[in-house]
Amino acid sequence: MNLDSTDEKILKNLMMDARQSARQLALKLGMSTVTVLSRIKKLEKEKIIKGYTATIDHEKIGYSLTAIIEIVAKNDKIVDMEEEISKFENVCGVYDITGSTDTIIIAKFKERNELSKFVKGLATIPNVENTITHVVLNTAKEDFRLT
Amino acid sequence: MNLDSTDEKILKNLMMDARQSARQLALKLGMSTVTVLSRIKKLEKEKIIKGYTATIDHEKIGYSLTAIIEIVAKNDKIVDMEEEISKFENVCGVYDITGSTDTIIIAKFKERNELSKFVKGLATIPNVENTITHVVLNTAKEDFRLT
DNA sequence: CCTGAAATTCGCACCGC
DNA sequence: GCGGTGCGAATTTCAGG
Repeated sequence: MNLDSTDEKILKNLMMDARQSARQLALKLGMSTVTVLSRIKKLEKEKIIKGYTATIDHEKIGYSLTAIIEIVAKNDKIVDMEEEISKFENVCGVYDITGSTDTIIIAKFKERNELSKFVKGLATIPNVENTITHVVLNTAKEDFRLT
Repeated sequence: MNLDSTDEKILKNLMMDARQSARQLALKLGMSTVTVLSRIKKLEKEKIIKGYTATIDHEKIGYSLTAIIEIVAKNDKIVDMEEEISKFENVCGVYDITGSTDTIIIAKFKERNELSKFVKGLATIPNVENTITHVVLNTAKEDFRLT
């Protein structure tokens, strides 16, 4: 599916502020409410818009610890392993990558010992051969909106 | 600032669907519209809610290539370097980490040669000593909502 | 923190371009 | 396919308790 410039403008605006009405958006973009609304519906239907979420300041609600963990797998059923890891609520990202390790994950925790428990828990998952944990000292950017 | 269970419920629900009215939310949670609305306003004011965004299917709009890039820095002014890197629109995450490399970044691209150009561009940034690029073969999870 | 009513705003359908 | 108008419904806001 390809988007025209109208779709792109709408997407861009909804990424900046998902809580604005079709009317407001139409006003801003200089087109009719109907057009904006029907485009949004179309984008939702085609699952280009997957949903709308509030962006939370993780640190302010207590998630002060971010970790990036590399995983070396025993060489079969990596997909199953990744699915298993994805189930954890602390886990924000799970990527299957090229290079010397197989999988890299990003996870967030409130306490140091939660991270500790988590890493120990990883070792019990089938196919996890080895893990390398990196603690994030500073997050310079974390914004998955793409314009 | 600490949240009570009402705040948490509201946050959780807004993370699931940012485009629902305070009234709907109040109905679901069994409290009044006014209460919900004033809590939301409070959470916005305290910047616990940083904003509201539409979640987009990156692959469907053409970002089919994700890369994770490790960076080794010359050992001063890492912060400046990270700020510089954060400016790129393709860059979704920039993390300062412990371990053998200094910084790890996540970036998304539409084309293979965009990635290529990007990595070459990195080398020209002051303080970038060396980069290691991992191509993401599969994204098992990418969801930075924390309950 | 809730109730209730006022005032605003919204979404959608209809119609014309 | 896009835009304008209008109406019923839904939403926020403002009182008072």
